[in-house]
Amino acid sequence: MSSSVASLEPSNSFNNCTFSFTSLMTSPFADFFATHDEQNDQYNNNNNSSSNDNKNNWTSFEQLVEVPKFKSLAPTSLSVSADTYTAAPPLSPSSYLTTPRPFSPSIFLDSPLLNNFPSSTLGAFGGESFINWGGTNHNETQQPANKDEGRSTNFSFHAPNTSMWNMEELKKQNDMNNNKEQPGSQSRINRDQIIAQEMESSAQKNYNSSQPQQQQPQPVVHMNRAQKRSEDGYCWRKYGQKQVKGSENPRSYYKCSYPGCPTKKKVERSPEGYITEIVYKGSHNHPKPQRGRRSSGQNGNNGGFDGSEVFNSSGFQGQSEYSSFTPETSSVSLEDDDELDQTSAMSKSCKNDDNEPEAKRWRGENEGEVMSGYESRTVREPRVIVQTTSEIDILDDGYRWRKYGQKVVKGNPNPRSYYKCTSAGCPVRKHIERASHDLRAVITTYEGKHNHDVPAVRGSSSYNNAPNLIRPSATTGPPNQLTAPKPLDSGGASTSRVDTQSPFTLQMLQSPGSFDFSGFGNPLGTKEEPVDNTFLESLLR
DNA sequence: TTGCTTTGACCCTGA
DNA sequence: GTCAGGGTCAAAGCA
Repeated sequence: MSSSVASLEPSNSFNNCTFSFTSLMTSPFADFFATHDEQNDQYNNNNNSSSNDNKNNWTSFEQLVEVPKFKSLAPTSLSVSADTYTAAPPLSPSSYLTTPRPFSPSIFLDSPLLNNFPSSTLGAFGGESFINWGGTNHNETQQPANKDEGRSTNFSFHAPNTSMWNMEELKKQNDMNNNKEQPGSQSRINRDQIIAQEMESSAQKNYNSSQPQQQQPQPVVHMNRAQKRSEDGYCWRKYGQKQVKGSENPRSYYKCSYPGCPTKKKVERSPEGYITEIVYKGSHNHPKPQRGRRSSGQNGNNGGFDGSEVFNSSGFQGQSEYSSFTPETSSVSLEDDDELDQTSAMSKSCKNDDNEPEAKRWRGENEGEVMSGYESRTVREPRVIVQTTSEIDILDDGYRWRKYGQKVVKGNPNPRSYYKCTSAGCPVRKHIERASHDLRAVITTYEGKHNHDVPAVRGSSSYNNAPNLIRPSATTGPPNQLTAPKPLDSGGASTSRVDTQSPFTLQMLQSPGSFDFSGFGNPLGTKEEPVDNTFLESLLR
């Protein structure tokens, strides 16, 4: 199975950074982050009263959003404690995105990235340039009057000095890229960098604003640690790598290093280093390693709070490292760093004790990247990964599909629908099946890459404008965390289906212990809203 | 010295 | 039965 990277297609050079997507501000996406953030940061006093209407659509959002993580972060001058970021729960589980440090939704919250997040897709990144660097147009004008909502949707961005520093570097890098890269890849890199910078600067901002002044100075070593500590909470050991035929992406095989745990995962990575696919196999038969205690013990800044405890879902392995945005298809997740962080870094974190020197603890393949200043920054690239999607999304992901088969596969009594992309010459196929253990969960697997643009859909002229900038490539969700994501409600996108979705995960349903939603406090005031089975069945028929 | 990654070879499964 | 390809093993290398 191959997968295409849902690239954050760019367009304009980031020098022309102006956010073109603003609907996010009122989208469930924003609510999601805001809500979670509220519950886990200094804004705890706020309630979730706002935007509840949409929140239930985002119960599993964190599973879909892969938060970009940074393999390398701020310049060393930016002394941020890794643990700082654990103060706020990392987002997502999706495992696939490992941030060297646990990601706090608040980071995203204040990021222009989010601020201007294109409503329903990550495509935002690609639509237009998306950052108004310190310009007058940052979305402050969109700040809601309501305080709660303000927290939820007010992502006014104030580029800190560090960000400006990064800007210079980014511009240099951009210039370099302009000279030697294809527009697409170049833009992606730029965007990624910008995202990284934004995330970073936002994180810094959050950190500075939430930490007592005397605690602000943090040893750089913490920074590194943070960078490395993007784990999904589990320990993985790589046991193989192989070049899969038909795909240029090497596939890595990982096993959960917990004794007796049968869980495995395989990760495909593009030559550029983007993770294009992650497939989980099996379920963890053990609790997630308790890493939070170490963090709190060592740093204490987070008061012992370990984001993973709240946001982690064992299935998706995800801490915040892999949060996936789900754009239009809900099957795409933005991912950032690599599996490297998740694997090597994680495994290291798993084995290391609290007293081990950071340098030693995190030595390894990422070390150079982390320590080498700007260069390392270029390594950190948000990625897009595809997760499971709901049937609705899958069948309405913008492409046109023709059903060509159906069969019951071993291990799942539910029939698997097989679809081909109807575009002439397009090799992409996908199959959809309901999870055997939960009919509301749908597993979708994409094979191949679309060799064409997304066709215009249902008279939605804007459909192509934003939502489809990111396309699913290969998808296979963690077996124990199937998601029925909900598309972001973006203007122009088919919003009619937004409300039909019922975000959830099997994990949520089956492993309450492993996916502690208390952290979210059922943040969205979620009420389970079963997928319309009749409709789904008709789709599968 | 320990533990993880790398990598070539072998095994298994399905077409 | 054969073959192709994916998955796993295990020795060697590396940090």
